[in-house]
Amino acid sequence: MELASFLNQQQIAAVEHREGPLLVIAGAGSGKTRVIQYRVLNLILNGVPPERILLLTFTRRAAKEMLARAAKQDPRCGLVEGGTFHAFGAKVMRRYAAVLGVSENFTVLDAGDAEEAIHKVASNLGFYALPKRFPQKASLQKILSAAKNKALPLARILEFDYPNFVDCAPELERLQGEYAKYKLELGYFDYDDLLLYLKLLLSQEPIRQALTEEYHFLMVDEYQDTNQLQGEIVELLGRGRGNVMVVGDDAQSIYGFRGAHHENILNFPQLFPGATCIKLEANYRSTQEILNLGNQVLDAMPHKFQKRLTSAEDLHGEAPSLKVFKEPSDESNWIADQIQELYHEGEPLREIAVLFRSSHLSFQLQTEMAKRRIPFEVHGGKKFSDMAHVKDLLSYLKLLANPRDELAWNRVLMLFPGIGPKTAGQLTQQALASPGFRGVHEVFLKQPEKKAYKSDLLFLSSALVQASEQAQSIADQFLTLQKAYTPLLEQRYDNWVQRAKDLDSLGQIAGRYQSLTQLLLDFALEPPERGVVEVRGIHKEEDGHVVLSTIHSSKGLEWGSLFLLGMIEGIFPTAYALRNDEGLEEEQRLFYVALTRAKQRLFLTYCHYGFSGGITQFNKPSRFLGMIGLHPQTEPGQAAGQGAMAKPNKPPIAEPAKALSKEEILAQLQLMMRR
DNA sequence: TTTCGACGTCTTTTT
DNA sequence: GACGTCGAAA
Repeated sequence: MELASFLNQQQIAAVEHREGPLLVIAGAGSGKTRVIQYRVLNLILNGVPPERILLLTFTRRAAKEMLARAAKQDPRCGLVEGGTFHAFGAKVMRRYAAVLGVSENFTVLDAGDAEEAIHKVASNLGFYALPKRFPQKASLQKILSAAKNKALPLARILEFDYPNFVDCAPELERLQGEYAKYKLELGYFDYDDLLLYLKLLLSQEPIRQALTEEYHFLMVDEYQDTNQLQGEIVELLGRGRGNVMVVGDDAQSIYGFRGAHHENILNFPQLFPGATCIKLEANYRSTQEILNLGNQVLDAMPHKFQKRLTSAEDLHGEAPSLKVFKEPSDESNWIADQIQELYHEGEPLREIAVLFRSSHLSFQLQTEMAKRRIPFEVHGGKKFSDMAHVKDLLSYLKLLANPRDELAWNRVLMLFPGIGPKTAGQLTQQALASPGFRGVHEVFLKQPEKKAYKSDLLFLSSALVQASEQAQSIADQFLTLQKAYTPLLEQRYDNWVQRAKDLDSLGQIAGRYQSLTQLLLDFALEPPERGVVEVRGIHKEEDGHVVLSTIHSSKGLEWGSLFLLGMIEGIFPTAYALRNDEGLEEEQRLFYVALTRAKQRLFLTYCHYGFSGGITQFNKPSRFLGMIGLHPQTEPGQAAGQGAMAKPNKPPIAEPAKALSKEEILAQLQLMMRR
């Protein structure tokens, strides 16, 4: 392999590093992904069996992409174990389930499930009947999770982030313990547990040794965004052999809210004495004009990072610009106009992205893009499985996988008219006490005849019996349950047609699985995103689609042309972050991440008027704009906003290939009306 | 015991 | 706009 033809000296040093700890500080756009990819390849070419390598990344997508690229040069790279800490935790827990005294088919709770579970425990403890105001279930989940991820006592979390609930500390302490007990009894594990129990297992010396014997080489990407617990896991896995490579950039730490501890990266040399440290500084991504903005943000960082971004190939291009609009609709229109213009100038759609601080900022733009038939995909924000009807059907599947899933029973039973929390709770207990779905069917048969929901219950139990007893593929089981759910769907939702389509997509995904447990695990650990929007009638498939993404979800990615919208004080930086210095510093790093995603063109926008709480407000420009010395361009007619119409002389990206049928029009309308 | 309507509150980022 | 709470009616 002739590395020197496409890697620089520092990159080669990292790629060729074999034994011993290695810290790679990789600035934005410095090719760290390539380094990881080639190091995997290099190790394998030098005789390391792929199954001895463990690559831990932030998202499964990141791991898969890196390994897929490496596999192009040597298919063995595809055999490397790669994924998130959480997925790895689940895998190890499954292997050592007996040690923990739980079933191998334990259930992983996603954030929403965890909220329900916490809510249930808190209700059982009577905390909602208390005279004082008690946090809502979502806050409870966040508080308990923060305590675990930041490895801090509850009181600290409350004092710091939830001062209004400080007086609930005793109840929360109690809740924390009861919730842990509840989960263990029922075989539930939330996200935090996957890390916590992984560490717990690794603290057993025989297990730790078995795992270090299995994985001789550990690589961790985005190390600046690992939390304390993850840092300890890395230490345990690396102890002994010490073949640990971590890669990260302290200036890009943006997950502090989740407990990310960017000191991890600074402390690495102490944790692994004798660590080699390599800095990748040359930037291969962006023009110097864009990097200059990034440098100004770096300069303004309170914790000085010894960094300067320099374009390695002396790339130059357009100066980044700021556009100001009157209203959000003008902002969306202008961005859509620009995207069309860029496309006609030859920029492929896949090289265009729009970033924003929070996902709701993109709703208007989504509508505009759909209207103009510009294909796009949304990253970040709500997940497919956050939709109520998807959760409902997933609960049916959970029952099938585990008939003792209390939360799933409760959710499913509550769907029937006439069944509220009380009845659902009683029926759940009876169902849990019955052997198998046939037993449940017996129980339902014994319900008093006068109850209107009796026939519904029997319909449900019959479907479950049918799905569980006949040797069926997952696709068939899914269909059986979907058929059982559909009457409820039509009853509960006016827009059930659209929702039914979501369930069909769920069925498509489910059909690809051999194991129900694996399906549910994947949905919990890496839920599919909601916003894949298909727009038909596109001429060139290979142009791909525009990406609309939260800044967080844009981590590690790059685009030729980048828009950053909503540069408004209180939105970016978000008002929540302004309570303390740490929060503001993280917003600033987030801004740095956003700017450095751009390769050639960068446009920032905001608008004067916004609405929140039904009131139209006058927005202040983000303080970050001043930080990079970017001032609005006042092109006449451009900035004032020209109303909702696209310029007539500009052809749409794709004319419909043929006249649309009524059904297609309705489908399009529904797509646009969905928000 | 459930359901429905009225009203108040909070509204970020993700595994 | 989603979610929770409260009171009243079914």
